[in-house]
Amino acid sequence: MARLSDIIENFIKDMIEDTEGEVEIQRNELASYFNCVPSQINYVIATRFNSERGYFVESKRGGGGHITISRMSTDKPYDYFMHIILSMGDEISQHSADIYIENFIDLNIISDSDKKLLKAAVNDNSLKSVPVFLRDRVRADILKNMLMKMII
Amino acid sequence: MARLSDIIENFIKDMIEDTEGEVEIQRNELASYFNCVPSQINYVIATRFNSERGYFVESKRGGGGHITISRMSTDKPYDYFMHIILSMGDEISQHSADIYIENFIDLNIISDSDKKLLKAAVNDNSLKSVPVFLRDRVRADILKNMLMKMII
DNA sequence: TATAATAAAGTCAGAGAAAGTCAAAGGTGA
DNA sequence: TCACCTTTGACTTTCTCTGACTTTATTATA
Repeated sequence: MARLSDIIENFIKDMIEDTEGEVEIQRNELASYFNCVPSQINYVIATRFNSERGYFVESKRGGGGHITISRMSTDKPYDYFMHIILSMGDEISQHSADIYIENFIDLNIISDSDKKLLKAAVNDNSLKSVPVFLRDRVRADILKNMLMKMII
Repeated sequence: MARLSDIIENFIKDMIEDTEGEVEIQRNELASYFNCVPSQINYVIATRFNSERGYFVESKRGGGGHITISRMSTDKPYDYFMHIILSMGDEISQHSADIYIENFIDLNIISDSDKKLLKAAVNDNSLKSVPVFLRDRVRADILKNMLMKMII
């Protein structure tokens, strides 16, 4: 039998479908619609609409607060990027980051201005305050995170 | 949805747009136009038209008092960027980085894909391996470094 | 010319509105 | 049975709105 979380998940997915990839919800409103506690909405979002599943979530608290869920596009570059990202190790040197980036340029899947930003973000100057033994790990995190966001 | 503060924000922004970068308002008059207490105007100004967002505010009390809001000039992106970069502290929270970035979008001086990359580079997910006490410093380094590279 | 009245804008703390967190309790399937 | 979901609710954080009180500038009056 379908759990409430599954029902809410499908409800949100239908909304996203109807609105071409992005939907804005009111947490409390949705919770009262489904007769559950508001935090269950957070649970559904955390488990079903996270970035591993190809969604991107933003929110705002306070009066007029809301939660916005958007789905990443699912055309070719998505699969390719995902493949590359998943194949990257947990640590990347500046040199090998540059190689990855140049490669994306060669393959025409990123623009020149993307390249500038990617390189700037992961060079040693950006990471000068990070202890050396951690640098390659942080560099990998940043690079992967940026690539992930490029495909949204 | 859009709260009164958002509506007032847009109203003022439209005025600034119409008058090429500077507008003079009467606090009480505006408040009565929007049917709110005068201090709400201060709230909107404090949260939406501060210098982090590229605005400059002056005012005068007493008879004939008024508030003048001016937008920093973006005619010369180089100067504008330099100004913002130099005004940034050595440590920047994720929230405040987002505000800077949103402002660049508002003022049309970065593209949407730049925004995505900037945000991705400096969010806490990218910096999850950096010890918390260092995070805001690293974030500032990355953001400044990326912005610097954008104007070269 | 002092002084009082009036006309602004500023400050700040508290109430209200919404989302976030987290750990404990409750189910479920292999 | 036991590990792994789900569900719940108390507590926290963030954002917005309000109103009483303060400060400053101008104008009218003695």
